Amino acid sequence: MPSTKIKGLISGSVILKLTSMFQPTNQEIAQILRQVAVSLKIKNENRFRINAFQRAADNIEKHPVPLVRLWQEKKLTDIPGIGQSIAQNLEQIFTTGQSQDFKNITAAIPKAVFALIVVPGIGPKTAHQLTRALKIKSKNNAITRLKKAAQSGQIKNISGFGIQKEQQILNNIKRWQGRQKDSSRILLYEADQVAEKIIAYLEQSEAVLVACPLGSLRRKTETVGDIDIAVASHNPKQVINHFVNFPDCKKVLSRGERTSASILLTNKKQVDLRIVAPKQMGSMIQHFTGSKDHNIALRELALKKGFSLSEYGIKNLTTKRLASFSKEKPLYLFLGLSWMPPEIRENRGEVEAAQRQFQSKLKSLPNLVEIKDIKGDLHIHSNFFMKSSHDLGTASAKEILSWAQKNHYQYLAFTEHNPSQSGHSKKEVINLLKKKKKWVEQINYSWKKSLKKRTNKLPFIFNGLEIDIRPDGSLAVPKEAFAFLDFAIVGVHSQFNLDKETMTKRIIKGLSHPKAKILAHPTCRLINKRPPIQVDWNKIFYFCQKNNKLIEINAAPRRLDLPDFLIRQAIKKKIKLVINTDSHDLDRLALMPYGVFTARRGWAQKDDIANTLPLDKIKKVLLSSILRKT
DNA sequence: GCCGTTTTCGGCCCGACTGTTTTCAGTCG
Repeated sequence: MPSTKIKGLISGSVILKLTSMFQPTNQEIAQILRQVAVSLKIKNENRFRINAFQRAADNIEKHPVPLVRLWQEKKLTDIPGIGQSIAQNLEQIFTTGQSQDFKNITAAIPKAVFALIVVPGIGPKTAHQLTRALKIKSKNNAITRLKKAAQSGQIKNISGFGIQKEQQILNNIKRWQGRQKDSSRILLYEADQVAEKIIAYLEQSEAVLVACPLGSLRRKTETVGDIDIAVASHNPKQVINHFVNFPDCKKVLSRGERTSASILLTNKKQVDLRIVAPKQMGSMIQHFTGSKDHNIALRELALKKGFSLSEYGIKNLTTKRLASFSKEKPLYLFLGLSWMPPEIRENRGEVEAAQRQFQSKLKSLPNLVEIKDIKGDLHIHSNFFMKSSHDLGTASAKEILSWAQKNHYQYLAFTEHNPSQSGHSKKEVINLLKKKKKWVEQINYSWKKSLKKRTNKLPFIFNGLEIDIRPDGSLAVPKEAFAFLDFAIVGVHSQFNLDKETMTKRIIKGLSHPKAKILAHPTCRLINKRPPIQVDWNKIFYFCQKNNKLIEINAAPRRLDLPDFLIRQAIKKKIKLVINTDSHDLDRLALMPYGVFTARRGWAQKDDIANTLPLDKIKKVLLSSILRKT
């Protein structure tokens, strides 16, 4: 469950006055609001007022649309937690670069406070006391100075501090500095790999009855902070002993007797273990799965019904009796809610939908798409030899077919990158694609034979191509070459920084070719590496809906593109999506579930995803331009 | 400061751990 701590992601780098042309990012605005919250906390202000700033900061930070745009559209107060007052101050920031109210609130607080607060265990009051006692004013060297003060024994003599606190501060600074060297959040896929290994290890212990992931790992968010694991057991001590002996454990960070332990792995990732009696497992995994906002919504609902919800169960506020839940579903039912999958627990309407469904028995929650619904993969790079514009695949057609057959796919598309422009003449490109067409036809001939035999049915192969959309919107193959393709999957592969209008026109023009059926990795983002391109999604969605174009959910762990929030918007506009792996080798074919997780987080149902269709129907979708001609 | 199926006032999510001020504030998830 994400932290509710007041400091959030304050880095100290944004101190009220913004330099970026009054167009601060959502994260920068969130930092300003957190600095306001920290200042109010130090001044012992009303805690609900402090929470209000904190909540606004959290919601702003995770809001997918830049706040500047919402301000221009006069929709700032659409964000939960932004009321008239905060909206007015934000308006001042957008127009003049700073807010007078916020400046007044933070004026008396040394800037060093905002720098120190990033260290675990140092909150607003501790930071304020330290900066005053040690006379640390500047934010630039605040942590270095604090570290030196701790090392030289100056902290233990400050009133309210002691030798243990001094040691704790020193340890936490060192740990924080260590973590800064790595990216703090890892890709979901990487976290899954670690979690699977640990769960398999935990299950070797007879004391472990059930082990499962928690938090963002269970909700399948695109990146994961710490890895949280839940265990049901009658013998927590034995479980903890087993856990801290995990072979990849570098250091035991903490170990309790009954409920929890934390370890640091050799790869510097932290794993937190929580243990509970089987009869309370349902409450515990519900609580620690989160999200924080989902849980708050649930607790508020519980309060209205006269109950108090916690990780231990649901307490009747009149009788004080605690009801325990070994499973999640009865817990939700107790609150008058239908159970919902973890992927949608973000307080984005799922609680209300679950309530409606429970009360009316009518379907309000989505029937999320599942991996078993997927009938094929329409974006695969084989090792068919072409000097292509980007990476070639490494797996042979035979290897890919064999994998797909084992996994009960009905169809595949080989979509190598288009032949490079510089490396070939127009005629050579056409000849290459002719050759590829023949190659695919030969494979499909054996598919037909296998149909006749009705044994070990092979998947049908579509002859596709992944084609660059050039900056001017043209497609990077000669127009005569399209005759040798079943369909094209088109995408941006260069010049990612065009302005929004140009980029939108570029993509729509690229998609306009009758054989361009799928928009590949639409935002072009690489998680933690490359930001998304600027596009007017409303226009793209409108175009795709009118012209029956499919939008890809690319399952590559660093892409997960379309992202979940855009999937939700696309579905509302009746866009059909397609989940592909974009595999360049055999192993990556197995990453389809990550596309499915992302689709589920965007509330996608089976009908929203084109590659849940059986072969005869997907043929109609992909080959429609051919069918129309014949 | 925000918010409303108790709507313009009066509420606002829950519990554990830590260390020191030894009864509870501060911090965290």
